Amino acid sequence: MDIMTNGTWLNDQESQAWKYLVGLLFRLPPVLEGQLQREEDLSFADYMVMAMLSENTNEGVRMTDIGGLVKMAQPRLTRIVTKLEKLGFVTRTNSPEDRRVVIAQITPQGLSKLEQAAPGHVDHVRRTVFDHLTPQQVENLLEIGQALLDSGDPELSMQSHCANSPVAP
Amino acid sequence: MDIMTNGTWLNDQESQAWKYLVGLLFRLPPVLEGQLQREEDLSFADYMVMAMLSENTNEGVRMTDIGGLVKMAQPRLTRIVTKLEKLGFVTRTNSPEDRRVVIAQITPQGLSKLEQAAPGHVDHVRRTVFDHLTPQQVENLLEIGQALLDSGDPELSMQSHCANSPVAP
DNA sequence: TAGAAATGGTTGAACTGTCAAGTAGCGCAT
DNA sequence: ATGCGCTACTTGACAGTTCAACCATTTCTA
Repeated sequence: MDIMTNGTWLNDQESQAWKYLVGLLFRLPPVLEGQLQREEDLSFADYMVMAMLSENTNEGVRMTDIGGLVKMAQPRLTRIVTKLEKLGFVTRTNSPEDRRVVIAQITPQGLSKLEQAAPGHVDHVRRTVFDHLTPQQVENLLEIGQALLDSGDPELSMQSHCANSPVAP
Repeated sequence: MDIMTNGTWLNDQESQAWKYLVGLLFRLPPVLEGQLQREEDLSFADYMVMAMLSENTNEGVRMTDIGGLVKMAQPRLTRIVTKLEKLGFVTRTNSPEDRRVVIAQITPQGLSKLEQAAPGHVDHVRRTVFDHLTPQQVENLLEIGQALLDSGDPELSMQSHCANSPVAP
C-alpha cells in the first residue's frame, strides 16, 4: 500500500516533501483568493496580471509575455484580460507591427485599483507566508522556485500545452 | 510602479521568492492535472484522495480527516468522493457511533486503478519536480512546507473557511 | 510568389472549485 | 426533556479553468 510514499519511486524525504508541496498547492491559492475576493472583488490571478502590467506602465505588454511572466496559459489569460478590460482596468490594442499581437496596458483606474488593493494583499501574504519563514528559508524557497521554473523544462516553463514531442525537434 | 516588488512591504529577496512561488502555484497544478487526465482520466485531487485512502485500507477515513490530510476544503471533498463513489472506486458509510460522520473507504477497484495510475504519475512528478532538485533542496522544501502548513495558522491549517476574527479569541 | 507551416490569440463546451446556505445529528444547559 | 448551539457533511448557484478547435496573420520554403 502506501502507493506514493515509498517503494522505488520516491524516497522518504522526497515523498514527505511532496506531501507538503501538494498541501501548499491545494491550500495557498484559495487562501490568497479569499482575501482579495472579499476585500477587493478581484481574483488572485487578476491581481497578479495587473501587478505585472503595473511594472510596464508605458509600453504595455504582449499577451504571451504576460503569460510567460505570470506563468499562465493563454486561454486563461485571454479571459482575465477580457474581464479586466470590461472593468476598465486594462486596455488592449493590436500591435501595428504584428497584427496578430495584442498589447495589454493598465489604465489609471486599474493602477489606482491596484494601489488600493495592494496593502491589504501584501499584508495578507506576509502574514500567511513570510511571517512563518526565516530569511534562510526565503532564500531556499527562491532557489527551489528557480530550479523548477527556470529549468527549461517545457512543461513548467510555459508552452506546456503544445510541447508533446518526447525527445524534442 | 512595481507595486509588489519593493517598498516597505516585501524586501527584494522576499518578493523574488514570492514571484517564483506564485509561478509554481499557477503552473504546477495544471501540469500535474494534465498527465493524470490524459492517461488515467483522473484529476490530481482524485488521485491524492485515493492515495490517502489507500494508506488506510482497513478502517476507512472520515471525510474531515481526509480534508485535513490532503488540505482540501469540505465541499470540494464531498464532490470528489461523490464522483469516486459513482466510479466504484470508493464507498461511503455513515459511522454508527456518530451518524453525522461519513467514512470513506477505497474499494479493490479503486486500489487497482490507483496502482495502475501510480507509476506514470510518480514518474511524471519525478521528472517535473525532483529531477530538478538536489537532496539539500528537497530537504529545504520539506522544511518550508512544514513551516507554513504546521504553523498553526488557521488559514493554512484548514478550518480557514470559518475563521474570521481578526485578532482571535 | 504561391502554398504550407507556424505563431498569436480567441472561443465553445465541459468540468471543477468556491461561497453561502441548508440539513441532520450530537451535547450541553437549564 | 426541550431548546440552543456546535459539528459533519451536502447542495445550489456562480465564477473560473482547461482542452480542443478555431481564425487571422506572419514566415518559411520551394
